[in-house]
Amino acid sequence: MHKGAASLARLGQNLSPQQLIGALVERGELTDPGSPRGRLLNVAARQFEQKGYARTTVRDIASEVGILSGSIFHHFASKEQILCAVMREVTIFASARMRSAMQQAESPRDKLRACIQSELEAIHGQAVPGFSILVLEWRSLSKDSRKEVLRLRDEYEHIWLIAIRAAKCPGGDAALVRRLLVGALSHTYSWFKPRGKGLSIAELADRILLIFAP
Amino acid sequence: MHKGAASLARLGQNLSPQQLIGALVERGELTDPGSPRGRLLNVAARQFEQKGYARTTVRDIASEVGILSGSIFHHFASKEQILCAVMREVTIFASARMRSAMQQAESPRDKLRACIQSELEAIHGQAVPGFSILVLEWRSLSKDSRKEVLRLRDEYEHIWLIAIRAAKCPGGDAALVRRLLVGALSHTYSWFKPRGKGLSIAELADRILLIFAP
Amino acid sequence: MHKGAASLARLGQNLSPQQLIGALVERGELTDPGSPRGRLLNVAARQFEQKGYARTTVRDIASEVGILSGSIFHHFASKEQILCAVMREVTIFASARMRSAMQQAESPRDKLRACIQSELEAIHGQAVPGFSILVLEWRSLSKDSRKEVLRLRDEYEHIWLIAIRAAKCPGGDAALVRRLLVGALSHTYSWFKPRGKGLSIAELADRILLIFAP
Amino acid sequence: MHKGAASLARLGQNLSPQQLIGALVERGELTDPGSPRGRLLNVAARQFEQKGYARTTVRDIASEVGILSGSIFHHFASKEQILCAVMREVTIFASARMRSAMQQAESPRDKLRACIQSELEAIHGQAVPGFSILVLEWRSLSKDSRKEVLRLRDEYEHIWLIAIRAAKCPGGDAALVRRLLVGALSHTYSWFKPRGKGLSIAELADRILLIFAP
DNA sequence: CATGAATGAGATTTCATTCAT
DNA sequence: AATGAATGAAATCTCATTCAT
Repeated sequence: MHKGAASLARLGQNLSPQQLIGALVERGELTDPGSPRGRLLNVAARQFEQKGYARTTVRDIASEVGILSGSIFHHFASKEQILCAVMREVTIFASARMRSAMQQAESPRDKLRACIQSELEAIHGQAVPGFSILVLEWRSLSKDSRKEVLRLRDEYEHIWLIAIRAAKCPGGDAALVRRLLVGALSHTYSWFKPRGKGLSIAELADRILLIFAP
Repeated sequence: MHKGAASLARLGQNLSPQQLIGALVERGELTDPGSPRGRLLNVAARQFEQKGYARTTVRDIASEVGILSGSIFHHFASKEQILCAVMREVTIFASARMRSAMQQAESPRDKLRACIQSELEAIHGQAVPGFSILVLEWRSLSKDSRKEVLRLRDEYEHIWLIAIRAAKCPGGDAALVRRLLVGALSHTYSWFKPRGKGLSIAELADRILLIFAP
Repeated sequence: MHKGAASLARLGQNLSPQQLIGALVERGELTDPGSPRGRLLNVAARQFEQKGYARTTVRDIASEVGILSGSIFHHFASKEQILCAVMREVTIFASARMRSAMQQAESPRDKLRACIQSELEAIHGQAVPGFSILVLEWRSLSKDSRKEVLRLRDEYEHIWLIAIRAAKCPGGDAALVRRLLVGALSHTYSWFKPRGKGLSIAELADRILLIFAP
Repeated sequence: MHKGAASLARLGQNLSPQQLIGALVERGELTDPGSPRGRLLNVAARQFEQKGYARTTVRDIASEVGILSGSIFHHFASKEQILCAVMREVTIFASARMRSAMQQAESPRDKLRACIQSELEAIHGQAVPGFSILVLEWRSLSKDSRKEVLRLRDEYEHIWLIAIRAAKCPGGDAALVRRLLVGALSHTYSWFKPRGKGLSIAELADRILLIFAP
């Protein structure tokens, strides 16, 4: 996995989000968004993010995908497995994206900016929505599933900690800074709309960087 | 209401949380925590915070209060109305608490620290539990209820914006700073435990202040 | 009871609806509409007629009367007893009214007209609403209550049959004619509004007479 | 729809009730009584008629159909939707039946007799039970559902008005005559039993015709 | 794989009724 | 007589999940 990650990093260096997803699909780490399972995951992710896991019924998901609710269980053993799969894929995608983005950045400060922007893109992106599920719906996950996702997540958080330390953020404690950032960034889902006359994601990332690493 | 708020502020300057609640109850702004309705709201708030609104059943609440589930509907027309009432009361209490805390602080920086600490105390405190619900369960609220709570919330957010502007945080945009703080602070609910060998709430507030207003 | 009925007939000959009610109250046959119990019955009757017995809650009734639902049970042992009482009083009032009206009429035809008009007034009147409950909510009554109301009703129906026979309605069978009239008249509740530019109750009675006794 | 109605009339001229239902099912206007949904509607109609809508529970219906109560909501969103569907189907069937009956009659008087008999058969018949529900349970329907059923009912009432006018009933006003007939006929449900030594439906229709069109 | 029907456990809600004060 | 709180049985409804076709 480490080896895989490294080679992907090289691979991902100049890829668009779509191309990155393509590469990850090829490696069997992400589900093809064009496949029935992939469409299902995308629809589920969007609805979980919009309405929350508990308020989303498998019928809702099925009907948007264009199948009947019973058919979902040919793809997933349970509703919770859908949530778990969404979280896994979101984590994998966000990890790959962030690693690639960071490698293209040079200064420590730019690397941190890249992290922030990368996470914002995961939250607000269309490709594999949505990072905020990882925070908002964490309690909806069973213990076993949490462990599984946490294992994937560790690597991701590790990159962040390195970036924060390198950028010498005030406040000293990198773990604290990261925790504040997790909350702050995931909450952007409920007020920031990238499409519009307001800030772009890149601009928002800049502003946030200015605060956390002045 | 403005006049009322002002006089309460004077009144609240030296009050303990319990006394503050007492004063608000007297004014008819909060439900008496000793009344059946008040006990119900407190229990509901705690459970909504712990398990989430959807995973809390009215039976759970009723059984902790010591009544049968049907009896709840003597006090509230629906489960959602309980959530709405919880949010209303939490907002009112948090507003009063923060206003009082801010008035006791002197410098702009101390005022912002007071805001941060006050919100952290609301999130992690025991007096009127349920502050994090405002963020975590916002999507569980119907549109009409949201409007109602938002009206109360405006006043609370207004205090924040004034404090942020006065403290001259970098990043310039007070609204943006507040939004990041909302996410960052509410997320502390899931990782920060005030009882323990780690940071105290006051220390955490200091650290956060250091980041947002270095 | 026969003797009582006869003396009331004499008494009632020139009474307005209000006066008739007054006389019946005096004799202990009707509840005083000004008394708590009487107000309760009036409110219940109106609501049963408008929404139906099953869709009317004791809370609805209590709240219109201005008391709490529990207090209703100081006056009536059960909701069904309210319905039963309403039906009893409606029957008694309608009987007295019709007897009085018939005595003032002279020709058999006029007597039948008086019956029709009298029943229409019972259905649409404000004094003791509403006769249509007797038809529409018959199935909501327990067997015992039915017997009780039927006993009162017998006398009423007896007057009708005599009037129909005397008027020599075509169709021959007086019982059949009466049954058709029961349905036709009680159904007027759902389409006929006496207040308005349309027909008056007297005019409607005339039209109906024209059909059933041309 | 007008064209469709006309061709069905031709089609229906010699059909038995069962065949008429078959034809309507084919056209998608009625639910197949053999389908789960159709069985459900028939059971519901019978129970609503016998016990009234409010006193019929979805459990009652489900248990007679042979499924669990929860399964009902696979077919209908709410209990009220069942009532609405019953009323829709009853209206459609009764319309088709009456149109067909009227076309087989020749004189205006016979056509009116056919209408009366047809409605009596609908009320007392077994084919698609539930006609009396249209009157008895009208108040159990929500406003929106009422509108929907009223639209279908218009056509049915239109046929009646034409038949009444052509038969030159005394009383002049065809709408009034129809309204009296609605009440009179639907009320037969509670006293007329076609199976017995008494009148047959056809004889009852004759007697009623004699009264309304002497 | 998808469908359509059903399951079944459990959720919220309703509401007549009771009762201590 | 009224209040306010609670009861408790039963109702409607929800929804993830199963399964024969």
